[in-house]
Amino acid sequence: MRNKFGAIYHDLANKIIHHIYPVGTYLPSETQLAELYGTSRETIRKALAELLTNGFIQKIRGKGSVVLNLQRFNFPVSGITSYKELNNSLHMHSKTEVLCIEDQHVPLENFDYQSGQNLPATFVERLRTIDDNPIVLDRDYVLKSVVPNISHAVAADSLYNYFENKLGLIISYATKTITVEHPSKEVARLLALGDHQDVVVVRSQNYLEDTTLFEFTESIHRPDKFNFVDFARRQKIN
Amino acid sequence: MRNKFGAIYHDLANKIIHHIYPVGTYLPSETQLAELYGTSRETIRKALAELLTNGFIQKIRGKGSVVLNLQRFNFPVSGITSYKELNNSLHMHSKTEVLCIEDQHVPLENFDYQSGQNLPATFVERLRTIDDNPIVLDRDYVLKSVVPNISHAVAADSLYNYFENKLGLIISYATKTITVEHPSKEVARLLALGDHQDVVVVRSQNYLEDTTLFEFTESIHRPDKFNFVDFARRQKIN
DNA sequence: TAGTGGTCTAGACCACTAC
DNA sequence: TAGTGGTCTAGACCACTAA
Repeated sequence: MRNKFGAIYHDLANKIIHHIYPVGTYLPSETQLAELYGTSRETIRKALAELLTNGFIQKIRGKGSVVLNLQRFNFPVSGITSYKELNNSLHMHSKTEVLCIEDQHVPLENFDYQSGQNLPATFVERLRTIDDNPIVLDRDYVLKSVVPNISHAVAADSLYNYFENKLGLIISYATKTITVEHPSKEVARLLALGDHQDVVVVRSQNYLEDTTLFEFTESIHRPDKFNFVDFARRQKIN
Repeated sequence: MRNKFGAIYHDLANKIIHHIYPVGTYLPSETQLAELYGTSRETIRKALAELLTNGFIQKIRGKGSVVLNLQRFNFPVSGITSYKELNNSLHMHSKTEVLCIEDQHVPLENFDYQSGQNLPATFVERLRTIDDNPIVLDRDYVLKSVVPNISHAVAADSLYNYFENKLGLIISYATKTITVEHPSKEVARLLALGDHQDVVVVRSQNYLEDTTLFEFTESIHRPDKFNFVDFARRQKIN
């Protein structure tokens, strides 16, 4: 982390994770932290704001910042996260099988997306298994206009790692929807589903920092293996 | 909104919603906005940060803040939102039937919650229908330690409205999980489900500003009526 | 080069909490 | 009353984008 408040955020987050600041206790006050880190109070406040939105702390006026009891070590619904990262952070050992890489147009009707023209893309279909049990079928449509080619090796490893660390793409935001649907026979077979079992489909449109749309994603989950966890702050609707 | 940046946020958000700042165009620069609103740049930046996290704009270094094309007018997954509010903001006309209000202990095993003791609560069970089609079965366990009593009238209207505007509770954050499960016969009957149909269960633990746990919630959705939409910003996992 | 957003500072005043 | 977080200011320097 180059910027100060990022460094302070990570330092505090680590200290919370390792119980140096135990759950239920107060962090030092903002003025104290400013002195501790040799910085101004506003900079401390930016770090604390980050801890707040990520569920590490709760700020209470006139009192201080309490460390929360976060059991956030599951699948986050919010945030754009790739399977490889999830896998690493969850310390699960799993396999990815690449079923298909080929040129296709994005099936826009699936994504409820209005476009005057066809969007050429690389279609990547991958089956994720844990202990040989199929868990998720991932279908990615990566726009040719942004990423012309994708190799089998990259698909077997991590698309996001390739996009960010090799191509230097800066992935910024996404819109996601979660629905429950009847699977096709093909999908039911791949996920080893019984008759009458539905699947959970998470579809997303992913954008770069400069607002370029670069990828459509369809994640098809076995219903019994689907578990999303979210930390949410109260928001008023206007 | 009392604070300046909140007022500026709402003003800009409204102007974006009403296309005074059209999708794809740039907002005035931060320095210009500071002059426009007669405030400092940091205050403008707080308002813009809010617009950013809510998906109204994307900031691009060296260029400016672009207005995004948000189709966010669906069910948000993130954020704690009550049914009444959703209902109003979606302009749907629906009915809520109160099936049950009684004293119960929270079924902690359902919520994966560790506690040494039983938690006395008011159990409220409500069925939400649209055009006489059942959509959601909501089960609330409101802790007696925070809210001693709940009337039938309040349950038929809105618990959150009651909590926030009558009792002055400040609801702050929640942890949520989404799973797919087999319904009990009773639930299947209430939601008019066929055989073999699963339900989507959204469970949450809701907290007040002072970190007091005050409510457990179980929302049981018809799978075909379940559609959650989320706007997510890219987050690195450490 | 001029304009943009990103970061940071050192102060100020306020409302709230606790004693 | 002293300490806390919430807000706001008026500056500063930087990295990036575009012409």
